[in-house]
Amino acid sequence: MNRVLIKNIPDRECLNEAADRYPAMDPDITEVYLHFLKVGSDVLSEIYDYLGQFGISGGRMSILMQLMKEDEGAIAPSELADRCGVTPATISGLVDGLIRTDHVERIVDPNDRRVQPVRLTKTGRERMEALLPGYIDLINRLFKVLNAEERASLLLILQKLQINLENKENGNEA
Amino acid sequence: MNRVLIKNIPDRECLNEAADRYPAMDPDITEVYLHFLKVGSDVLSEIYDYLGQFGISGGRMSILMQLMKEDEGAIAPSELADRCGVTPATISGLVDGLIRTDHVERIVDPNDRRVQPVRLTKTGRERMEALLPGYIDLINRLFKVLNAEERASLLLILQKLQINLENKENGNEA
DNA sequence: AAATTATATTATGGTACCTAATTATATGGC
DNA sequence: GCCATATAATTAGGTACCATAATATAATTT
Repeated sequence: MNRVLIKNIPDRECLNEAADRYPAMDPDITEVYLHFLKVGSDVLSEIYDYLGQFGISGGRMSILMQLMKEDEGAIAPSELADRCGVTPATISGLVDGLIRTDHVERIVDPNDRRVQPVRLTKTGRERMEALLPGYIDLINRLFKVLNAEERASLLLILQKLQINLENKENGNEA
Repeated sequence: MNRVLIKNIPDRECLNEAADRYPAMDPDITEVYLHFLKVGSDVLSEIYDYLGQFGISGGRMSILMQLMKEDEGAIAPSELADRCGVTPATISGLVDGLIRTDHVERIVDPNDRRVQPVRLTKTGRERMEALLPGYIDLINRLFKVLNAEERASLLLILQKLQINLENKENGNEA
């Protein structure tokens, strides 16, 4: 599941010591960074634990969520790869798994026979409908500890971080 | 690397539609949740990209960081497993990899010959010293986009989330 | 000394990714 | 219509992370 592999974040004293050894290190920033990774990792663990009870892994869930959104019914593997941010080869493997468990099926695209769009089976849709309420409840339990103001504040901060990340990707100027 | 596999977070309209179908779903909470996972995933990607340039994976970095902290020098595998929150078997594999690349070595524990404490080699320590300044710079670049107030606010929010997560783990009352 | 407990490793297996090679199909000159 | 090229998807092969179960070894308890 690739967790962060740090169960206990170093205390302030330890961070301050490290900052003494590495002048560029800011203990405040490092502390936020470590907590951020840890909480993210723990939230993911909760999510994966829940989904695991239904035999659904993270990667498979991503595909199933995309397919649930679609009223059209089917999505091409390349489109799934694009939306999920992975290679088509990865989608192939995930879809194979979902076919083995009868969640999805490959159909024929009459317009382009290279494409084998993927869609939910009846069983797959039923299982998703069974799984989603608990999924929603879990997310609520995890985040309802924050009040509306805190959630708004967090969202703003996340958006700032996101924009910064995107600039790094594209710009890449020194 | 186990990313979140959602490149584009659904817009508000899409979230509102979903909330219509699933009464328990709160679009605000869901939006924060999705952004949180996405930013966490992207931050991790940046980190792993950087470490990858040095041939260091996430799991290996966790062990190396623990060993860097230790002035004593060596840590037992069981202790590493405990600190990292994984099984001893996982540590065995990671340590094997680090030994192959001459980052760490297993030594003899005179007090308990079952234990084979792990410590940095000279080479391993040198490589870590070479890698850390860039690692610190990267973290700074990612988080310096937040001012001190925002960082403090984020830290507080993360701590709230963390406490909530820990209660779920232990308590587990309905 | 024998039984139990503790430590670590190995064996085995699943999931999530990737790149490169391959196969099948479309398409755009010519 | 035909060939070169481009595109879609899969397969092959590889790395990493992580778990459980079985095993070997050493320590401890009785």
